[in-house]
Amino acid sequence: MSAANPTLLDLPPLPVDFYLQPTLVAAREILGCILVRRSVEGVIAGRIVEAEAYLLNDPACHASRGQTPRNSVMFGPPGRAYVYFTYGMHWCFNAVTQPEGVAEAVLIRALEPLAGIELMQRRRGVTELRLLTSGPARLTQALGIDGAVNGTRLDSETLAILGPGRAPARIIEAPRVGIRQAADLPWRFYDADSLFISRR
DNA sequence: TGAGTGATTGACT
DNA sequence: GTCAATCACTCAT
Repeated sequence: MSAANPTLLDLPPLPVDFYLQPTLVAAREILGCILVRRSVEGVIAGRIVEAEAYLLNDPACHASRGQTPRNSVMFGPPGRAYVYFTYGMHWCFNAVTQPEGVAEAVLIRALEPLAGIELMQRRRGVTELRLLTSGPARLTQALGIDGAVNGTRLDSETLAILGPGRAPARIIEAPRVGIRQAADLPWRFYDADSLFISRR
């Protein structure tokens, strides 16, 4: 992998229609798309290689017990960033799906670094590429994503998901990681050929 | 395998 | 209003 691939960064943001597909479809099809983060420090981009779906009536979904101040972004319009803080030290990044009032989302769990690698290394304090973005909290730290981004449109200048990307040749469906409720549902999707997924 | 960390929430006065 | 359990994780051991 060399420097940033300009053709990939020239892709348009995903249209709102993308986020109106069934969430399980969106979680699968978001693989291969490009997450771009622009800040005063520079541009960072990565190819999405791992995602999980969180659905309505899904006990593991933050919104399953109704709307609260924390999860209210999930109840809003599709194509927004839902960013939440967990375990006292980690931020996680989701893309909101479904029309306003239907609280579903896709958790982005891992990226393959494409651009801004030096900036990511500085933020993460590690140099090994595989450790930069192979985990939901790692990638938010590398991209400088925190609560300030919560609710941002995913076609904005500072934060966007571009596509359609090059779909992975092989996609694996597996149970989601790190949850207790509904832990058996195979709603995690990842690129079988990527070295950058968080867990195999 | 478990320690670290703090916002969030539901169950209580 | 207070309190304690919970939590979609990471890192060092």
